[in-house]
This record gives sequence, structure tokens and C-alpha cells, in this order.
Amino acid sequence: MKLEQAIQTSKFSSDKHKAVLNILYRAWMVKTTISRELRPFGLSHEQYNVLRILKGSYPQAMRVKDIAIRLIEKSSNVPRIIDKLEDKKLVQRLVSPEDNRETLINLTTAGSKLLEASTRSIQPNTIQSLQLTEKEAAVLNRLLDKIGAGE
Amino acid sequence: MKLEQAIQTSKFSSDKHKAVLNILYRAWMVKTTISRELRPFGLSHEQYNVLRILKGSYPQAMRVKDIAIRLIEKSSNVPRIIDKLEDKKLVQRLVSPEDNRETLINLTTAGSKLLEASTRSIQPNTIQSLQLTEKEAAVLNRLLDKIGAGE
DNA sequence: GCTATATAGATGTATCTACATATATTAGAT
DNA sequence: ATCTAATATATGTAGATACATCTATATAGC
Repeated sequence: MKLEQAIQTSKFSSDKHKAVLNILYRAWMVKTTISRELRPFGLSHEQYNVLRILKGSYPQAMRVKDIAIRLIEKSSNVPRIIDKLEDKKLVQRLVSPEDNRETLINLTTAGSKLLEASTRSIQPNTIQSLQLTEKEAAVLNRLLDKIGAGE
Repeated sequence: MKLEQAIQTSKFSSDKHKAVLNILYRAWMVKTTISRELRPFGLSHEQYNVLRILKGSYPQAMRVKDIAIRLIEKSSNVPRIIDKLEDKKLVQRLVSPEDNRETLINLTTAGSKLLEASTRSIQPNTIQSLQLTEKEAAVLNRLLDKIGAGE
């Protein structure tokens, strides 16, 4: 669906202005799609992302702060996400032997399995539903990477 | 900043996969930038969007449902956003004379002024900071519009 | 060794989001 | 005219977000 239909507007002051709204809209679409897919698994979007990040270093544990910098939404409250995952026995906490301030987090077997199952369910509905060729996706990435060059 | 730096990762299964994360990241950036700019005005991102939508038909009032379809994030709770704006005397509610179920919303003079002031503050930090030419923005919009063709 | 500063993580809180449900009003069917 | 279904908005609630503050531990300077 084109942005114009989605938000019932055709007045944009410029293509740059439209691009800002378009990015916000597509992100919202992707996020809600993923969240709905995750619902049956009892996982929120951010809980799922943390599991994925942990999988990246599995079976090695990760520090909370290293999880935080890998998250897309930097204002996420990682300790609280971990709380939820720990309640569900999907991750384990342990104090770092090197630095007692640090907490190390590791996937449990259950966490690893749930991640796999939920990923299988999400994949077709997000990545693959993008009506783009790999070439187009590459162009899109190049343009998106340019956007924030200022900060 | 490139996505790779932002989330300290370089492993993407494909450009399409990277594109999904990239969109989520850019949207988060834009949203937090705008939210911070709006803070001094006491407006949330969504309150600001509603004011903008109302401005579009000003001085004509709008129905709640017509505001809702113009919002980017469709799960926004419009009546509650209106509550906040009404508390601050930025909008007025009145029952529609044609259909008593409908509520008509209109900007007050204060609302109109605050919108103008806040827009002046936001504009340079969002739209103009996009490091894209209009041509590139047009390409970006074309690709983004293609994405959701499935739904 | 002792105090000041910095860092890691946890916790507190107001607001927002997503979604379910409730209430009021209108339109439609008989 | 009356009952049923649909529509428009409001309200209730669990959980998430953004951000401030607190606690524990570590580092650095003296």
C-alpha cells in the first residue's frame, strides 16, 4: 500500500518530508506484524530481539551492556526485559567473576528452542514479504545509511 | 551512522533482512529526535501529529475517526490523545449535530500557535537533517512504497 | 589505604501502546 | 414500532517506553 492511501494524505512539502513519514509508517507496519506473530509464543518484540542477540554469542554468555548496544531501540530497559525472560526460564543471570558489577546473561535450552520456533514463524511474514529484490534492498540500505549522517 | 555501527553487528542474512532492521532503526532515530524537540513544548509525538492533522482542515473541525485514519500508528488511542490536548486547551470537543455518536475536534487559537512554534523547532532537526537529495528521497519513497505491497 | 569519581545494573515512575470491553446512538429488518 | 446489528467514541488494563534515581562495585588520585 502506498503511503498516500495508508494515511489518507497527498500533501507532502517535499520528498524528504514524505520519506520521514514513510519510514515511520513502514517501521510501524513491520513492528506490529512481528509483534502479532510473536504473540502465540508469549514474547514481546524486544524480548525476541534480546533472545536473538544472545543467540549470536551462544553458548557464550553476554553482559547486559553488550546486549544494550546491539538493540535497535536504545532506550530499551534491558534489565527489565531480562527479568521477563528469566521469569519464563528462557535466560539465566549470573554475576561476572571478573567484575562483580556486571551481570552475565545466557540462553537456556528452552530459550534457544523458543527462539528457533518463533523465528520460523516470523521469517515468512516479515523479511520474505518485502516486495523487493536483493538489489533494491541494497539501494534502500544505502539510502537509509545516508540519512543519519549528521549525528 | 551506518547500521552496522549503530547496532554493532555485521551479520545480516540478506540485504532484505538488513533493510528491515535499518527501517526500524531509522524510525526509532527520527521518533526520538522529534520527541526530544517536542519536550519543551509539553507535547508528545502523537499529540503533535494530531495537532498537525487538525491544522490540515482548520478552521473546519474533524471527526475522531477521520483523525485516526490519518495517523501513522494506527493503534493510537485518539480519544485519549484528545483528552490530553483538551486539558491543555489546545483543542475543543463538540458533539456532531448530524450524528450524536460523533465527536468533532477543532484546534483552538492556542493550539494553532503552539503547533506553529513547535513545527519551527522540529523542522531543521528532522526533515532538513536527512542527508539526502530530493532525487534520492524520491527513490527511497518508491522503494518504501513497494515494501508493503503484500498487505 | 582512603576518598572521589566512574561504571554496571536495578528500580521507580509517568506516560504511552495495544487491545478488549463498555456505552451511546443510529440504521436496518421484520 | 421494535428488536437486532452496526458504528463512533470512551474507558479499562497489562505491559512497554523513556528517563531519573539508587545501589553496589571498581578505578584513580592523593
